[in-house]
Amino acid sequence: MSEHLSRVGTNGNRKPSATIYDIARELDLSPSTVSRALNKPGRVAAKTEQRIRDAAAKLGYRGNPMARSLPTGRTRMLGLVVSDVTNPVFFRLVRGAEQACGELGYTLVLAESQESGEVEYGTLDRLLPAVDGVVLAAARLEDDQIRQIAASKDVVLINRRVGELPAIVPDIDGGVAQAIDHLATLGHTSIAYLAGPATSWMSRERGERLFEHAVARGLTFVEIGPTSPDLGGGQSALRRVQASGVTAVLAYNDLMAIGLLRACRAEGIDVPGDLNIMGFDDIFGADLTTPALTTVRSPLDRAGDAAVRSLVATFDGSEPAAPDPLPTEIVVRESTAAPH
Amino acid sequence: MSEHLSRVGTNGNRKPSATIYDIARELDLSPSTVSRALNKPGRVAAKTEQRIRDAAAKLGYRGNPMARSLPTGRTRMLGLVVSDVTNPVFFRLVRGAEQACGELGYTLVLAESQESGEVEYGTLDRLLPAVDGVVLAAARLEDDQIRQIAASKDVVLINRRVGELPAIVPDIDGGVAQAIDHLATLGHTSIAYLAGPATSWMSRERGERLFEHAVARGLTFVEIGPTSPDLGGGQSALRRVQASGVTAVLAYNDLMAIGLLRACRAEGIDVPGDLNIMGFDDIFGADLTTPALTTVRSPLDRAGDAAVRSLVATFDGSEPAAPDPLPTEIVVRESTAAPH
DNA sequence: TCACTCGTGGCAATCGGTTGCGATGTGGAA
DNA sequence: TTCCACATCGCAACCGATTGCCACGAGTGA
Repeated sequence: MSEHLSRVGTNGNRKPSATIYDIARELDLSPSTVSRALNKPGRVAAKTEQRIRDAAAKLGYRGNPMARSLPTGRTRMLGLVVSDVTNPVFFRLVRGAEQACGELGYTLVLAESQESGEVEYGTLDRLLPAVDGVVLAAARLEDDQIRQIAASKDVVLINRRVGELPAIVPDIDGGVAQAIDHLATLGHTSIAYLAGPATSWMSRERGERLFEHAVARGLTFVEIGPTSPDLGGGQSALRRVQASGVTAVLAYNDLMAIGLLRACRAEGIDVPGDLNIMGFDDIFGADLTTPALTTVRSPLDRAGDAAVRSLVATFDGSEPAAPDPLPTEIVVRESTAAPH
Repeated sequence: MSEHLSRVGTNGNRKPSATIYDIARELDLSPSTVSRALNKPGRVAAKTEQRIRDAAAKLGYRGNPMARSLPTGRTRMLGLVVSDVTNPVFFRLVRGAEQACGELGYTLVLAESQESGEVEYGTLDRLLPAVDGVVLAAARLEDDQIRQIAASKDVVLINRRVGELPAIVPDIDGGVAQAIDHLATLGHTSIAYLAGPATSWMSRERGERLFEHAVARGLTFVEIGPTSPDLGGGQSALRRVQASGVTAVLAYNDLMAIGLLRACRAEGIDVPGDLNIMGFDDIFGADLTTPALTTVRSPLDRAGDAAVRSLVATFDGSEPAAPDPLPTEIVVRESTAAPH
C-alpha cells in the first residue's frame, strides 16, 4: 500500500494487526460496511453482519482505538490524578475507579502529582489531550487552575469543592461530629487538629468542621501544622502536640496519625493513656497498629466508582444522577480512651 | 472545514484545541513545516522554528496524541497489569513505574486482573491495541498466553519468568537463604511454607527455594496451601498450620502473614512464643503489626522502574542494558524468635 | 405495468499528524 | 557571470476508522 511511508514504529517484526480494510477485502465489501456492521447494530443486513463478524474473528481483528478516536474525538480513556500513589488512602479509590472504568468500557490512566501542584499541572498538561475526562483526587491545584482544566475537559473532583464543578465529597460533617462526640463523651476537654498540607482542601475542611463542633461542645481546640500528610509529618509533630497540652489529637489522615503513634512509642508516651490519637480514612493498616487506631472511615472506593460513573454520564449527555451520599463513620479501636 | 461530518464527541461547547494547521495558517506556512519544526530539531531554519514555537505557545497548541500515533504506530503509552491494586505490594511498584514513565515521556495505563487469569486476559485484549508495550506484574496467565501477548507487543514480566522473555525478578534465592538461615540459627527445626495461588509463579518459586535451602540445612519442611494471597488466605490457614506441628511459618507474602498473625491473636496463640511467622515483600504496614513482622524485603519500586526502562529501551532499538540485580534482604522484627 | 418507498451498501471526505520526494531560492565556487 | 550544491519548505499520500449522502435494486400499492 504505502510506498514511500515506511512504518517507523519499533514494533519490529511483529505482524500488523488486521484492519477493517482487511476484512472488507476478504469479503469483497467496502470498509464502511464493515465499520457499520461492527458498531451500528441493524444498519446492515443481518446475514452480511454475521459474515463480517466471522471474518473479523477469523482475522483476529481488534480495532485501532487511535484511529477511531480521530474522527470521533473521543478516546474512551479517563485520567485519574492522585497526590501520592503510595498513600494507602488511594488504593481503594483507585480500585473503585478502575473497576468502574472496566465495566463502562473505559481505560484508566493513572498519574501522580507527588504532592506538588506544579508537578500536577505539568502532568495534566500531558494527560489532558489523551483523555475524555479527568478525576482529580485530593488535588493540590489552585481553584483557578482547576477551572482552567475544566474549561477544556470534563472534570470530577474527589474530596474537594471548587464552585459548581461536579465533586464527590463524603459527608465530612457526620464523621467529624461522631469523632468529637466520641472524645467529649470520653471526657476530653481539649483537643488538637494536626493539619495536612496547606494546599489540601480536605485538610482545611476537616479542620473547620472540627473547630465548629469542638466549640459547640465547649471544648478547647487548637490547630497544629500544616505538615506533610504522611508518616514523617505525623512523627515530626509530636513535640508541638506535647507543647499544646491537649489530651487528644485528630490527625488529618491515618498516615499522620500512625506517624504520631510511632513517635509516641519511641518517646515512651502511652497511647491512649497519656494521649489519644485519631485519624481519618481508615486506611489499610489502621487496625494493625498497636494500639489499633480509632479513625473516621470514608468510603473512598465508592467515591472512585461514583466519580467515574458521573464523568461517563456527562459524556453521554445525561446529567449525572445525583450520587447517593457517601456517609463517613467513626471506627472506634484502641487509640482513644478516657483521660486520667 | 468539515461540511458533512459533524463532530460527534460530547465535548460539548468547549473550544477545540489548536492544531498544526492553525499554526500553519497563522504563519502562512505549510503544516508539514510546522510538524517538522516541532519535532525534528534542525530540520527547519532556526528563525522559522522560533516563529513556529512562538505561535504554538500563543495558540496553546497541545498536539494530538491520537493523530500522531496513527501514522507512527506508537502511542507512547505503557500498560501495567497487576493482580490486585489494593494489595500494598504493588503500591511501590506502581509508583516506580509511574515515575519512570513520566521521566521518559510515557503515559501509564493501569489495569487490574483481580487475581483471575481470565479477567487478566480480557483486560489485556482491550489494553493491547492502545499501548506500545506491557508490564505484567505477578501475572496469573498461562505461559502460552503470555507468549501470545509477547508476539504482538513488547512485554516485560515482573516476578515471573517465561522462557527468554525479558523479566525483572529480584534475587529470590538470596533472601530465602537469609530467611532459612535466620530461622535455623534461632534453633527452629521444622518450618512450613504457606503457599499463595497455584497460578502464581512467584509463590511456586519461593516455595521451591525454601524447600531446597531447608533440606540443605537439614530442616523439616512442609508446604501448606495453596490459598488466596491476602489477609483472608492467611487467616484461614491457621488450623492447617497448627496441625502441621511446625514452629515457624513463612507465608508467600506479607498480607497472608499478617492474616495469620491476626488469626493467632484471635486464638490466643503467642507470636513468636508459640509460633514464628515471616512474610515476603515488606509491604506498608508490616512494621505496624504487633508483633512487627519479620519479612524478606524485595525492592518492588526499583522493579517497576526497571521494567519500564527496559521496555522503552527495546522500543528505541537498543537492547536493554542488563538491569542491575535487585537484591532481597531479610528484615528482622518481632515475629521471629528462638522456639521454647 | 409504472412509480415510489425502503432496505443495503458504496463513495468520498474527514479527523491531525508524519514523511518521502520534489521545487525553490540562495550562496559560493569557478 | 554562470553553474551547481545545498539548505528550506511545500506537495501529497498515508495511518485506520467514521459517517453524510447517494445509488442501486427489490418489493409494494395503485
